[in-house]
Amino acid sequence: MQTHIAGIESVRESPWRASGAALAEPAAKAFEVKALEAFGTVVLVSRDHEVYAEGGPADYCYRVVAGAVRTVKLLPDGRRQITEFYLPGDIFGLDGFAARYFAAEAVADATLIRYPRRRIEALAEEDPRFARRLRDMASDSLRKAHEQMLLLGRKSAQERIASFLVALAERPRKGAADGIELPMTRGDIADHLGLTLETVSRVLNRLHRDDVITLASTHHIEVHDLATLREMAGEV
Amino acid sequence: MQTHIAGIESVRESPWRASGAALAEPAAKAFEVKALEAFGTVVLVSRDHEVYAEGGPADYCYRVVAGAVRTVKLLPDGRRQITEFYLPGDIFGLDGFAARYFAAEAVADATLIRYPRRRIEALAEEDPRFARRLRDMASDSLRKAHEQMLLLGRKSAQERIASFLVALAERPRKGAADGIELPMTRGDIADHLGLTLETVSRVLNRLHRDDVITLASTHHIEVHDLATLREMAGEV
DNA sequence: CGCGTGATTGAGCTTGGTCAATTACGGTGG
DNA sequence: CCACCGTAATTGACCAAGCTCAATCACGCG
Repeated sequence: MQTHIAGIESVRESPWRASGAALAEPAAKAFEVKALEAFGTVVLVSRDHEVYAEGGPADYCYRVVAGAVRTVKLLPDGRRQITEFYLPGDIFGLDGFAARYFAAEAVADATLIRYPRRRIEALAEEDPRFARRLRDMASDSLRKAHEQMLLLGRKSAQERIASFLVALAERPRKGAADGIELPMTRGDIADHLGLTLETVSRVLNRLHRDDVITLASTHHIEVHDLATLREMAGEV
Repeated sequence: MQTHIAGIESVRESPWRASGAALAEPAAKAFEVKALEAFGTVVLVSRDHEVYAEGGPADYCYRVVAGAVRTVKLLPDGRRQITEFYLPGDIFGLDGFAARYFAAEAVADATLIRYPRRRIEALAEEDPRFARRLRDMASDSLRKAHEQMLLLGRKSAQERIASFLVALAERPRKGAADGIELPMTRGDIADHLGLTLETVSRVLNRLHRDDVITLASTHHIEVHDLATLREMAGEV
């Protein structure tokens, strides 16, 4: 298997071709357009390396094939907010026309397809359905952002963790029904939910003790009682 | 002068026409297209009444002419997050295609221009510059949302207040250089910054005591030391 | 001038953060 | 296959920022 070397590495044997339904998650549907796929390039990014930097040029957008990506905003003293995680099937990097508003980094070794924004813009101009799809995606990012603001501004630690787990559990996945993969560390989760890693650990273990979830291994959780978890999330 | 009656009241003597540069704020420029202006309708919404409800149809978008608007997300037990404030010149309501992701309410008696989304879509399809403008606005909403997530997830109470005041002070305004109007209550500010109204009050009064600002009246603040305020905001 | 809403101020309290040990996991090499 | 090692996770004891509850205070409007 190909190893992930430091930083970004473009694989030259592109264009890349979709290998069947396994990779075709709903959010990615819009990108299964022949005209665009021809311009997709496979990119490998190793864990904790940048896909792009805050303030850099916004020339490409990406689709996650494998691994996971986080978008990050930093304060000068190092405090960090992870604004979003992107898992296989997700598209990111469509935001920010002139320059990137935030950095994107690989949470775990990631395989991405990179598309030139120019091509996307061009395609959007000639295909209104595709343009519409793009706007829907932008709209959905904004919905998630507002949801997250509610979480960060008004929910308790337990409600935040529960909301996070419910969101993950509700993602369409290929594998087992109640098994969730957590490719990120406790620290990443903390920086996404506005908590400390100790609090994340404590709440997860409390949920385990209360038989709502099982901590099968550090990066694998099983949800026993999704209904209870939903209640705990505070949205009723 | 026309009084604001309960709820939304459409004024029939539209189409409305821009009354010169006073109302032409930067963000609104894209909407100064003759083809669109012809479809603008003046709408008056009185304080604390809804412009539109969460989950409702997303048929219109709006430009604020006077007053102020907040977008609101609620938890079932009444906890509230104000995701954004819209002041004169701002556009809102472009988000959410099928249904509204959040409610919009008047913070103070508001005068709005309402545009049918259908017309906007149509215009975007025939004028790529306008379409681009729309995407820029969407992009900017997302930038603000991520900025707010950083604030809510990682900043202290004082940093939140300072950030909020700096953002207001940096808005292009017509009036005095260092005078800021706060059309919203302390409770509104609290629900925007993820604090309680008591904390907002305490921090504002501390900033006053420390001579960084002057609380001229409840809804009017003067910024003496914008540099200090920027430092306090934590972004350096 | 009086009244009601919104703002201020104060006194405790709670949640989640901080600091500090362990403990466990996962990847590597023998 | 197993021992080892560095990183990540867990757990505990204590602490503090900001919340809650409660009592004035004051502004704006009739």
